[in-house]
Amino acid sequence: MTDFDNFFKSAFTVDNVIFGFDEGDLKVLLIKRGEDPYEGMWALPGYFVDPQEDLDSAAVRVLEQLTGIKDVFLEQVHTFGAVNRHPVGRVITVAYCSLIKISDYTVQAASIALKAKWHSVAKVKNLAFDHPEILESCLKRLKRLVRTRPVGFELLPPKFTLTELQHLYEAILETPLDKRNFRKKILSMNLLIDLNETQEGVAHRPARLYQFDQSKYEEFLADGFSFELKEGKKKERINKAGSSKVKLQES
Amino acid sequence: MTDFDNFFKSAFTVDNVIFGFDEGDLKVLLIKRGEDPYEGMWALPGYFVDPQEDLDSAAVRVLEQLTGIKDVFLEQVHTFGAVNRHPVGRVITVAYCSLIKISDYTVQAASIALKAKWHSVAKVKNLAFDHPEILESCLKRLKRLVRTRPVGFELLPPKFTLTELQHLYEAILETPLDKRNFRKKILSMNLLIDLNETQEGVAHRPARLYQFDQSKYEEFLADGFSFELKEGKKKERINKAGSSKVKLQES
DNA sequence: CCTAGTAGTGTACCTTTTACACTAATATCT
DNA sequence: AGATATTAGTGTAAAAGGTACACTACTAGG
Repeated sequence: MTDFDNFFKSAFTVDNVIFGFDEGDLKVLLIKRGEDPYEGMWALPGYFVDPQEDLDSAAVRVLEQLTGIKDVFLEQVHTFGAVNRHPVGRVITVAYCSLIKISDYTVQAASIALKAKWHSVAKVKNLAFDHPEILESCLKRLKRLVRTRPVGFELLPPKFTLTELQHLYEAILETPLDKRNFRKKILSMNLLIDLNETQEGVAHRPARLYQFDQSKYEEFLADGFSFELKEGKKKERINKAGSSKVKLQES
Repeated sequence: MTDFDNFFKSAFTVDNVIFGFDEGDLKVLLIKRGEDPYEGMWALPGYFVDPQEDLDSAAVRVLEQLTGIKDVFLEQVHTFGAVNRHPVGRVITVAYCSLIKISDYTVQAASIALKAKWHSVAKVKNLAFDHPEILESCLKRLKRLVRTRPVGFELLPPKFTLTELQHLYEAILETPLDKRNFRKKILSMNLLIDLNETQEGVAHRPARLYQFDQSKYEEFLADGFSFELKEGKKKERINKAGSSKVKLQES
């Protein structure tokens, strides 16, 4: 048997791509680095995984220390381990994607949290390390997620209008959707509870408010259900200037 | 700045779930362990990642040492890092899924390769480590893959019949498919080249042979194409006895 | 009461999916 | 040579789902 000591010299981290939605825009929570390497640059929140800590727990911890939020959508996406991705040594990182309601977010006391700021995903650039690649992979995952599972609701406040929901989908998928078809499809899934309330304080016809029906969703899941949304064919896709900001990577 | 030495004491491995298809059955290549821990048990092929080696390279290396095959479908699936998953220390593993043509496989000289054997996926049980969970996650990925990308061809010999292709899909998806609808759908994708040849030496009407059209596929990809297959609704799903062999895990 | 601005709604057309059963071609056996 | 066994190969009608599209309804504010 060979000597394995050689192999026990690496470290691993979790990096968390925390998505939010605000002002019609998909956002990501970034940290301004206060130390080398990459001092002064924006980076994804992440930290070393403790020797006595599972990967998922570490991701939950990073999220909570930063936002005070637990129990939200959080999913492992991909692991990045290029030899020289970290200047300090061999560090591989497991990327997680989480979805939170920005309204639930409160700045935490932890020093790290003081340096956090929401950024429009479309405008992000020059992240530290290989974080552009990581962000891109999570964005790609998010696009798939919203088409196959009703996770969009995780990003909205508990009560929302159909137009808000549509804008969320349009922002994530970077494509316009037909209003009538979108509503027909969403409502036909029976995953929304009509609250019989309307918006207040808007200078136009107020929209009805809806709530996501978690229990209905769980019924569907048990049944082998697949949530799917297709975009319009006729209208052209939105192609934001900033969409080439990061390289594409493996699916 | 804290002292990070503490964190540089873990190791990581790649484990490779190598799928093949033979005799109408989905197979996976396993290694009989010749040493502790888990001596005598079957395990997924895998090894420590060298300090100077990228993750993907390590997966390619493991595959090649074992099968002599390079340049096949290989994709990272998920990373497993439970604290006590490995008795020797903190070892996290990155799981890869690869698809090969069993006909291309030749036993390699490497001592590890001599202990390798193909197993019917449906009958696998009692794998070492957390490999049951890893296998299950790759199987789940494979099911999604064959529905969204024409990767099924990776598992068949260069020339195949439509019936063979259908059986492959049925084995992976564990559902019967309608012959006429399957053919209609597959042929309408224009991804097959009709070789104008037929089977020989079969005691029944010989089937036409087809070949996968790689260049057509690349055209489609560039165009934002999505390959999709749906199962029949009426006929019941196949429910193999062994299908509960391993726990389900996160997508 | 007029204006501005978003909410909300129905229908016709087209495409895709589904269900379903018989004939065709070959090897083998007698 | 003919019968048998076995898999290959084929079309259609009905249903479901997706797509395109334009007007009225409601509210606040001037």
